[in-house]
Amino acid sequence: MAVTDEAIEKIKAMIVSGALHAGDRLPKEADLAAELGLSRSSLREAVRALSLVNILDVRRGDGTYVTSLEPAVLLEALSFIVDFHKDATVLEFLQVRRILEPAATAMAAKRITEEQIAGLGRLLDGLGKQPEVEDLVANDLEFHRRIAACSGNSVLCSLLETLSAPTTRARVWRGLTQEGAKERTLDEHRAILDALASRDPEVARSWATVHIASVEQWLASVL
Amino acid sequence: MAVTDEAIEKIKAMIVSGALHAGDRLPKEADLAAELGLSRSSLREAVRALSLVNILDVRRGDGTYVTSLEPAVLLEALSFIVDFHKDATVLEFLQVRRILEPAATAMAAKRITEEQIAGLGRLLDGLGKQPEVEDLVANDLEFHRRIAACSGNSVLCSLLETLSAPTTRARVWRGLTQEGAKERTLDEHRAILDALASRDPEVARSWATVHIASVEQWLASVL
DNA sequence: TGGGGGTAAACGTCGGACCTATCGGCGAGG
DNA sequence: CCTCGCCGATAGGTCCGACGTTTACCCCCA
Repeated sequence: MAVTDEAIEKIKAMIVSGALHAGDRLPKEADLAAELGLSRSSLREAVRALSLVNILDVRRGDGTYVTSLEPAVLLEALSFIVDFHKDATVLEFLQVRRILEPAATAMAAKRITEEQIAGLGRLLDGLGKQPEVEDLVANDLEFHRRIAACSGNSVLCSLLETLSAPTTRARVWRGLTQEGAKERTLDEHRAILDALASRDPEVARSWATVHIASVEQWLASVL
Repeated sequence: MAVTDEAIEKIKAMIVSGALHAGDRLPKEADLAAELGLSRSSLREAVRALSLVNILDVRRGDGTYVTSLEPAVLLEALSFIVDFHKDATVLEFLQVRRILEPAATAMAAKRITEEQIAGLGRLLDGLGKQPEVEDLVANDLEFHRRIAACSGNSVLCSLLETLSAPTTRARVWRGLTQEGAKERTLDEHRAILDALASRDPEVARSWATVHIASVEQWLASVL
C-alpha cells in the first residue's frame, strides 16, 4: 500500500479512535508528516483527499481541522459523487427518493410544530399563481427540505437532499414541457401541507407518494 | 480557489461533459498537469482525491483511468464516510434502513427468479441450528444483500449495503447478549424467504419491517 | 509458437525553495 | 482606556527536479 494511503488510514484511525475529536486542529503539515513518517508532499495528498469528503477542513494560513463530522456535513460530499451519474440512473435515484420522501413526510407529520406548519404555509404563499419554472422548482426543493428536517433524522434529511438535486433538472424540464405540471405541483404541495397540519401521517405519506410518483412516471415515459 | 480545486473541477467537468468516458485513460500526469496549467504535485492531489471517491482508478506503472462510474462503484465510497459516524448516529442509519429494506424486499418479491429463491434457500440452509454469532451476521448480510440485488435498483442496493455495515457490530453484540435473538433472526429470514417465494410483496415488506424493527428497538433500548 | 528477459513508460516519493493568506501581538492614535 | 491598523510569525499553497518502483509490452530466443 502506498504511503499516502497509509496516511489516510492513519488519520482516519486517529479520528475514529478518538485521538482526534471533531473540531480538533491537526499538527502542522511538516510535523504531521514527520510523525506519520512520510514527506509533506505525500501527506498533502492524503489531507486533500480527506478534505474532499469533508472529513478535514483546511484553512490556509491557519491550520487543518477536523470537521464537526455530523451526518449533514459528511453526507454533503455525496452530492459530489452523485454529480457523476448519467441521466440513465436518475430514474433509480428518483425511485429511492420515492421510498424515502413519503416516509420522511409521515415522520414529520408526527413531529411538526405549529410554527413550522405556518412557515411552510408562508413558503407556499410566497409563490404567485403563475410562477416561473425555476422559482417553482426552488420552492419545491425548499418545501421538501423543510419537511425532511422535521423528520428528526439528519441522515434521512441529508440523503433526501442529495437525491433531490439530480432530479432538479428533470423537474425543470417537466415544468416547461408538460401541460398542467406546475398547477399539479402546487396543488399537491398544498395537500401535503394540509395533511401535516392535521398531523395525519398516512395521508401525508400518500400525498408525498403521489407527488413523487407523478414525476417518476413522467420521467419514465420520456426517457 | 486553489489550483488543485480547479483541477478537480476540471477533471470532473471533463467526465460529466463526456470528454472523458468511463474506462478512459487520462493523459500521463506530466501532460495533464501541463494541459490544466499546474504542477504535477498539485495535480496529484486532485487525482488522489478523485481516486478516494472511486472516480479515478490509478494503476501504478500503467496509468490513470476513469472508473466505470456505476452507482455501485461510486456509492461504495460512501462506506468510507459512514465509518466516521459515532455510535450515536447508528440509530439514525438504522431508521433509514428500516425504510429502505422493506421497500427493497417488496420490489424483490415481484422480480425474483426461481433460481434466486433456491439460492437464498441454500444460503439459509448452509447455517447450522446453532451458528456462531459472526457466521450468523455474515449470513444475515449476504441474505439481505442478495435480496436487495433482486430489487433491480443498483442505487438502492448500494445504499443498503452502506447502511448495513455500521449496524453489523451492533448486531453481533445483540446476538451475544440478547436471549433468543439468533433463533428469532433465523425464523424471520425464513419467513421473508417464504414471502418472496410466494411472490407476495406486502408480506415480504412486513416481515422485513418486523425484522429490522426488532434490531432497532433493541438498540434503542440499550443505548 | 511460447516463454523469458529487457526496456521504456507511468506512477510513487522525497526534499527543498518560495509564495501567500491568516492570525494575533504591539504600538500609535483617538 | 479603548480602538484601529501595521507587521511579523505561522501554516498552508505551489512548484521544481530527481530518483525509486511497478507494470505493460515488445523482442528475441528456444
